[in-house]
Formats: sequence, C-alpha cells, structure tokens
Amino acid sequence: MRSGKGLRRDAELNRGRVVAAARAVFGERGLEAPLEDVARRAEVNIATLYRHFPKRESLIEAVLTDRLNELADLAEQAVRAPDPGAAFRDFVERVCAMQAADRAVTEGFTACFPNSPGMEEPRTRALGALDALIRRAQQEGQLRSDVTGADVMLFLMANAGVLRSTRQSAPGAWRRLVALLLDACHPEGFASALPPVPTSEELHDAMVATRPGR
Amino acid sequence: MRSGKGLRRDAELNRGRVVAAARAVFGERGLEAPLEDVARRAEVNIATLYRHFPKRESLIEAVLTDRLNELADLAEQAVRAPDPGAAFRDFVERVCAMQAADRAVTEGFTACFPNSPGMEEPRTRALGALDALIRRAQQEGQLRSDVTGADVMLFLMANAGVLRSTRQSAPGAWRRLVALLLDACHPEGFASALPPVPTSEELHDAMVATRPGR
DNA sequence: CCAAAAACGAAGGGAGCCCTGCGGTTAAGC
DNA sequence: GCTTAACCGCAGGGCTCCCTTCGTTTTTGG
Repeated sequence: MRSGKGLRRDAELNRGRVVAAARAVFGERGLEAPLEDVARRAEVNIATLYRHFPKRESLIEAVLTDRLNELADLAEQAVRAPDPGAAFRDFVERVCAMQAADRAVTEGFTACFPNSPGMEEPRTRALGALDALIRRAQQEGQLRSDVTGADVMLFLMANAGVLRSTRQSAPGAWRRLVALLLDACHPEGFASALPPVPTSEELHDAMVATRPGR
Repeated sequence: MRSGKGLRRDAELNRGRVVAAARAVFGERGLEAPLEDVARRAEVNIATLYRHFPKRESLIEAVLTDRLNELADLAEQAVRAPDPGAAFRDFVERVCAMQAADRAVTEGFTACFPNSPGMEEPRTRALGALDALIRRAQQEGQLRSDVTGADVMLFLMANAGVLRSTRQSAPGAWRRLVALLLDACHPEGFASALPPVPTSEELHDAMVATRPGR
C-alpha cells in the first residue's frame, strides 16, 4: 500500500488514475464529493479506490500534499526575492489564486489534517517561510508592522468565504477582496489599532475545525 | 397556515415554539441542522413542525426575516447618523458581529431565497440604505471613493469564511479581519487601483449559490 | 507457464436525514 | 357539550453516501 515501491505495475497505474480523478473531482466539487464519482472518473471500480485509500482523508492527503508543497515552494522563493514588500503581496495574491482555481485547495489550505506528516511538513515549511518573509518586509518598512502570519491565514479563510459564494457567478470577485486586504497591509496606509491576532493554538484548532465533515 | 391570523390558539403557540427552537438550533448549528432536533427542542412532534413549515426554506425564512429587518433598521439608522464615516464603520462592525453571534445569520446574510417576499423586502431596504450611507460618507470625504455596497457584501462573505473556521477556537478573530477591511476603506489610507466590483446580477447569483444545500 | 496479486462487478448493510401517513387523543371555540 | 381542528406517537419509505464483502477474471512477474 506504500505509494513508493512494492506496488505492481497496474496497481501503481490505477493509484495514479485515482489520484488524478480525485484532483479533478475534488477541484470542481469540493472535498466532500462522493467517492463513487471519483472512481467513475478514474474508470476504476469503487473497491479498487478503497483498496488504495481506505479512508477519505488518505485520498485528500494524496491530492493536497502536492499543492501544499507548491505553496511552500512559493513561500520560500518569496523569502529570497529582492523586494520583500512586493514579494509578500505577490505571494498572497498567488495563494489566493490557487484557492480560486481549485475547490480542493480552497477547502484544504484552511483545513488541518492531524497525524498526517506528509501534509504537516510542507505546512510548517510554508508557515516558517511566511514568517521570515513578513519579518523581512517589515524590516524594510514595506509592510505594516503589526501584520503576522496568522493574518495571512485569516486572509485565506476570508477568501474561501468569498469564493464559496462567488466562484460560479463572479469569478473575479476574490481579486477585489484581496486587493483591499493588501491595501490594509500597506505601511503607508491608514492603520488603526488592530484587535489581537489569534494565537497559533487557536489557529490550529480553527484549521482542524475547518476539516471536511466538521 | 398564515402566520398572522386564522390560527387556533394552541397552533399559534406551537408555531412560535418551533420558530424559537429553530432560531436557537440554526443559530448554534447552522441552517442545515436536522429538523428533528428543532422539533425536539420545541417539545413538539416532528409532524407538527412539518404542518407549519412544509419546506425547510419556509422555516429558515421565518427565522431570518426578523434578523434581516434588524439589519435594515440598522442601515436606515446609520443613514440618518450625524457622522457618516463613523456610521459606516459602525454598521459594518455591527452586521459582522451579528454574523459572529449566530450561525444562521452567518449563512443567511450572504444567501438568497428567491420568491420570498418577506425576505426580499428588508434586503432591498437594507441595500438601498447602505448605498445611501456610502454615498453620504464619500461625499463628506470620510470613505474611500471606489467602495460600493457590493464591497460590503464581499465583506460579509469574507467574514463568513473566517467565522466558519474560527468561531469555536478563536471567537474574536473576525474582529481583526473587519478592522483590516475597514482600514482599507479609509479615505486617507493607501489606496491601490481595485479590481472591478461584481455586478448586482453576479452578486444576486452569488447569494443564490450560497443558499444551504448549494 | 503458473502462482500470486490485483482489479472487477455486484450486491448489501448501515447511517443520517428527509418527508408522509395513519389511528388515536387533546383541546379550542362556538 | 359537541364539532372539528390541531397535536401526538410512531412507523416507514426514500434518498444519498458510506464502506465492506465475495466470487470471478485479468494481469503481472519470476
């Protein structure tokens, strides 16, 4: 059952078909889409799907790890970029664009799957890089000083809410929200005293609570 | 079956119990909570519930019309307030607080129930007052000039997204989002060129799409 | 070539929620 | 008081999706 080796050629092939189908179905209809549809799309029997992924979560995990690694790579590139302020804004925009393009990402980036090392690793990598990026941008006076990584998580949750409503009918609406949020992060902008940011424990619990099936 | 008259005394009473129970249950667990729980909470048989509200939507409607009228009243008060800029910010904050206090409101304010005159009336009343409020605040230079009523709808959708994730674990997180959004609306703030706001048709479709049960 | 592994098709049990129907009981209202 | 509306309890059919099982057939890899 390992994803690496020890799998027969056709088994490995079918596993790939299932993951690809899940990527498509979850992307279009969300992480709660019926697994029968995934199996049908993969042209594979439902029993085969369950043989490879006994739990829905394991399939979600297989779909999302790639995306989360993309995200982490994006964050690490941003840290190394010459203009940290622009890199921060560009990063936020890109991640939100990933959410807009894929329902699985929308629901997955703000959700948390405990006991899943394959997802925790890129997640902490991304959060670490994000913190560094924010620190750099703030040191150079290009980012409002009271913004933290947790705020970016709030942005993703907010964007998820807008996308939930507007994805079909107003596919560009999220851009407007993100532009406003980034304006609020501008160091030269009007800045009121902000209410406290959630603690990392609170944020972790929030992400757990956002997991599909509540 | 009219809510006004022609109902026997005990029938009227039971109807009230059901609505009160639905307000509580939907408020705690969302608009998709099992109707059996509503009936149990009302200490009423499930059949009685269905006799009064043959469709789930009709019960939701009964619960939400009050809240929507509150919202519309709030908006109309804000229009008459002396300081339109402060009134605008206060209005947004209050509406978002209503969302934070009640899951039914969270889901209902960004959803749309077609063919429901009891809800369309306060909704259009609120939107009309909101537009007037925004115009006044902008005329007095207290609100960024490119903000529209549709942006406030986006705020509500965004807030709904944050609340979905953080309601239990970080109950104050929404305040931070709203503060940032309001900073972005400040006329003295940094203001980039914004992507286009969704049209009112798009927004209507978005709200229809947000209706429970997709 | 052949044993083992995997996939197949189909069926079925279970859970949760929807909504309806029926016979019997309570209580309102004239 | 008597008619009748409304309520009650409860059973049950339907839907969707979950996940499992079983006997059979295909494919692989040595």
